[in-house]
Amino acid sequence: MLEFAILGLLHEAPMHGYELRKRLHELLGAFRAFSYGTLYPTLRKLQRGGLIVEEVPEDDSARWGRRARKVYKLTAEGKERFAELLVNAGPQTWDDDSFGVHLAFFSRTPAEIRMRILEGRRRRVEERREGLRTSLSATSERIDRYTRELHRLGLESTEREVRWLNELIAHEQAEQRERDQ
Amino acid sequence: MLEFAILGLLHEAPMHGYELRKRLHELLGAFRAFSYGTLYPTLRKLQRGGLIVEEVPEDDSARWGRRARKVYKLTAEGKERFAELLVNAGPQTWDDDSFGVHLAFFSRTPAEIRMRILEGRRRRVEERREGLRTSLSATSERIDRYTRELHRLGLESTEREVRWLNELIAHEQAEQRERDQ
DNA sequence: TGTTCAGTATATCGGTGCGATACATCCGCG
DNA sequence: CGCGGATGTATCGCACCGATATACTGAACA
Repeated sequence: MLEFAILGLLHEAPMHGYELRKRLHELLGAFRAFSYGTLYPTLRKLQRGGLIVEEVPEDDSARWGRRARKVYKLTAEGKERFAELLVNAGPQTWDDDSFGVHLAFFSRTPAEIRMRILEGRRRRVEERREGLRTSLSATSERIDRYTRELHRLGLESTEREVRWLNELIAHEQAEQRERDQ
Repeated sequence: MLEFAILGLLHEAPMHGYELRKRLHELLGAFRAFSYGTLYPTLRKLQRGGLIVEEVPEDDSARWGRRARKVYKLTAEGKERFAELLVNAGPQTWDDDSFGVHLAFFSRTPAEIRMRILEGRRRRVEERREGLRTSLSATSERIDRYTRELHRLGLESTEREVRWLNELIAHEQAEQRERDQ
């Protein structure tokens, strides 16, 4: 997931770790965080795989004190890999974690794939909603007031997300019609 | 987190792994899942720590074919440990993951601690809300339509959660007043 | 001038939890 | 009789988090 996000962000411009993390936060706003404890090892892994290259700027202007400031740049293989991941819409794509990240790169995702992701996500959220509806209607004695409140909040939020997804899907369809006519 | 949940559930009755997982799902309804890949190793760990004991029933009625069906039971140390965890309301308690689990055991949590958790969670969600408000009002060109939609959904859901928390807090205060008078 | 503090920056480590997979049994339905 | 779906235990590799350590910069303030 983080691998995908890094590759996507480096399309904008070469960046160093700290910058990458800030952009990640901006982009995902509260949906996903990614700590340095994940970021730096992933950068290392990407580097080993030849998907990015590290450049320590030699000129003083780009340097920052005596401390090295490693700038990462996409390679051709990295761009290729990102393009693959972009159109790869499977069941894990509908997960809470992945969905937000994929959405953040939607403007670079083909319309057809966007639709698949949106509809898959909707199916997923609807399943969760039905589970919560069932648990709330079954007036079991095993479930106390607080748990019921928790489920109520969950139900509301899944309902809201389904509505939100419907709007996005409708918008996609309208755009599709425009392109067709 | 899972350790806390297992200890809490075993207060209801001794259970085996599969049962534990089902109850966990019922209780947390979509907020947290816990796979077997976590459950069984945690059970093992709890056992090593002397917080639970394993009992393989000898009589045929409780057996299940020739296959062992291990039933886990709380020890005195386990009960003690749960009581400690119950009143332990720190910053990690306000996290998405922990909050749901703590709420599920709220009826066994002292009123004072319930209040601390609810208020801490509210602070946490309000911070997130402010971050999203800022990002949405800053009409940056770096943020595309889809990302903005993602933030809009996030803002709506944090706003909703704050209202929900306010209701719970008001209810707690009303109960407190009743107890006092 | 000195100091202090928030922000910028890289890095590691232990621990939690997930997803896939394997394996075995039980029971109801056709 | 067989077969699928629920019940049940278990492991392995992987992703990620939170705490922590280290170090430099620039602006505020005394």
